[in-house]
This record gives sequence, structure tokens and C-alpha cells, in this order.
Amino acid sequence: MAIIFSRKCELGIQAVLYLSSVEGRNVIPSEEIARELKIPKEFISKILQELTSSGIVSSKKGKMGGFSLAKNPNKIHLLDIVLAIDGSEIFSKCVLGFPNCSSETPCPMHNTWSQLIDETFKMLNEETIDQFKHKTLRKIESLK
Amino acid sequence: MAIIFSRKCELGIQAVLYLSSVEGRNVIPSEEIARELKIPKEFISKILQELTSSGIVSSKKGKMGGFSLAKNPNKIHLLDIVLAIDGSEIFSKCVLGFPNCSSETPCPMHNTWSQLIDETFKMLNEETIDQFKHKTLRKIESLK
DNA sequence: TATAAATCAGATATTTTTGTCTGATTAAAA
DNA sequence: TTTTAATCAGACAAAAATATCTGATTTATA
Ligand code: SF4
Ligand code: SF4
Repeated sequence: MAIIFSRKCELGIQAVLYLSSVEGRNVIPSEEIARELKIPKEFISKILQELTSSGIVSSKKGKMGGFSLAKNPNKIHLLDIVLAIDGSEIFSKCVLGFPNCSSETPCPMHNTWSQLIDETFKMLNEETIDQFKHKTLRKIESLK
Repeated sequence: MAIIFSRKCELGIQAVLYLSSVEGRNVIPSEEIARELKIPKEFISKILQELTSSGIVSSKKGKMGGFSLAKNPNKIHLLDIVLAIDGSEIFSKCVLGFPNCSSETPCPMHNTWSQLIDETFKMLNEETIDQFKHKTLRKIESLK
């Protein structure tokens, strides 16, 4: 179903982008995130809990509680979210699923694929979520 | 678990590569493919059945039966196998899982991602499996 | 023609991923 | 201090993907 990120990771990125796109507010309740992104509240809470424990998001309990970014958006890379949720496997595993990969016996697709995944890595590692604010807002607007 | 292709697709590609790498033999029983690739016989049969019905592989029933390529290996593109098993979704879906994609409201990752997936498509569409023979043989050797 | 060795089809089982529920805890505000 | 609105933690449920099994069918060959 999902292309390259797990569904949890897709939604985690969406939620973090949402958090980065709302300005001048302390914390955002998961209910609002769920409503805006059109996904179940319970699921996005679960995912944001994971991101909280890995230090990307911070949470405030109790009434008037909710989630917010744990750091400045220009310090949060897309890669951080991917690693926190899906781990680093996609960057090292064989695209054809062969076991015991070694570069001495590269499988047929190795060269092209490793180049592509390297570029993906670079992009995720360079882009910070503050660069996305404007586009995120338009995207969320279009969901309505 | 799998990166971008489903496990079935990974194994389908492996099996087709194996078929292309054995020379001068009519048909290969699934038992041999399973043994060489170290995967369950029943699973690879199932997958090869799918590839048979989509015309990439052909099968011969009965004693001395087995599977073989349905066409000349220089006519079989990696893309054929991917489309037959996983379909074309990966080439069109949003990498962040947003619904109702439209290029008027591209999501933040769109530009970079669409470039990468285009390159992947091109590669899968250009490379034919006969180009892989030598490397495939070495890879299979290394599994032993 | 009988036997053996293979695919084929479809049902079933297992595992993983995705999603939901429940109850405890926390904290703001009445 | 009580009520209310939120996260949190972990169990649970459902769905999808992956894998296995069983029996029917097919075909080569003795
Ligand atoms: S060399 Fe081949 S088997 Fe190893 S990681 Fe690369 S693509 Fe996979
Ligand atoms: S524009 Fe955004 S939402 Fe649409 S396909 Fe591209 S990445 Fe996905």
C-alpha cells in the first residue's frame, strides 16, 4: 500500500508538517490534527507518542494539553522522522531482498538503486520542515 | 519489511533472473528455483503462477515440467515484472500518503520525489534481464 | 496403462501492519 | 476541590501481506 515509508511514517510526517504550519499557538490537541488531516485521532496520537519519545515532538498533558514541536522547525529534518518511525533499514537493505548483501557480489540492480536511495537520503537529510510551511498550508487547505 | 517492492515482487524478480541465468535447458522445476534461492517452494510456485498468467513466464505441467521464460530475455524488462505483481501504484501515489493529489497543490516532497521515482521507472523500463545474467550467476553462487 | 513428478487452484494458516478501545494520569479552570 | 479535557500506556481487534497445505490435473516414461 505505502510506497516507501510505512503508513505510520507517512502520517507522522504529515502531522509534524501540520504542527510546523500552525503559528503562534502553544500546543495542538490531537483531535485537531486528526480533523485537519482526516485521519483517526487515536492513530495519530499513537504515532505522536512515538515521536515524543524520540524527541521530535513534545506533549503537554491535561486540559488545554496537546502536541507541539520539540525544537525549532529549522532543526527538524524529514530524516529524523523517518528514522524515528521506520528506522534505517530502507537505506541499507537490498532492493531485491537478497540476503547477505556484500558489495563484492552486487546484485543486478545494485548500482542504479544505491544511487537513487542515496539521493533520497540526501534529500531527507537536507530538507528541514520549516522550508515546507507554505506548501503544507496549501496542501491542508486542499483537503477540506 | 520490503523497501519499495513487495516481498512477492522481490522474489518474482529473483526467480525470473534465475530463469534467465540458466542456459540450454528447457524448463526448470520450482523445486530447483526454491533450493537455489533459499525460499519456500510453494511460495515461489504461487508467484510464478502469477507471472505465467501475465505472460512473462511459461509453465509446463506434468512430469519433467517446470517454468521457463515466455520470451527472449532481451524482451523482458524489470518493469514488466513489477507491474505484473505490484501494479503501477508506486509510480503515481503520493509519497506522504496524502489523498487526492493534484499537481496544483503539490505536497512538500513532491518535486524531489517525483524526480526520483521517474528515474526509477526509467531504469526499470530500460534494463532488460539479459543484461544481468553474469551478475545474477555470481549472486546466486554467493548464496550457497 | 499405471506410476511418478510436476504445475495449478484455491483454501487455510501465520505474521505483520494498521487501527481502535479502555482506563489511568495529568493539569486547567470553574 | 471537583469537573473537564487532554495525553499516555498498553491491551485488543481488524485487515493486509506473507506463507503453507491439500488435492486435482497434467504429462513423460516405464
Ligand atoms: S548489491 Fe544487490 S543484493 Fe546487495 S544491497 Fe545491492 S541490490 Fe541488494
Ligand atoms: S504533490 Fe504531494 S500529495 Fe501529490 S503526489 Fe506529489 S508528493 Fe504526493
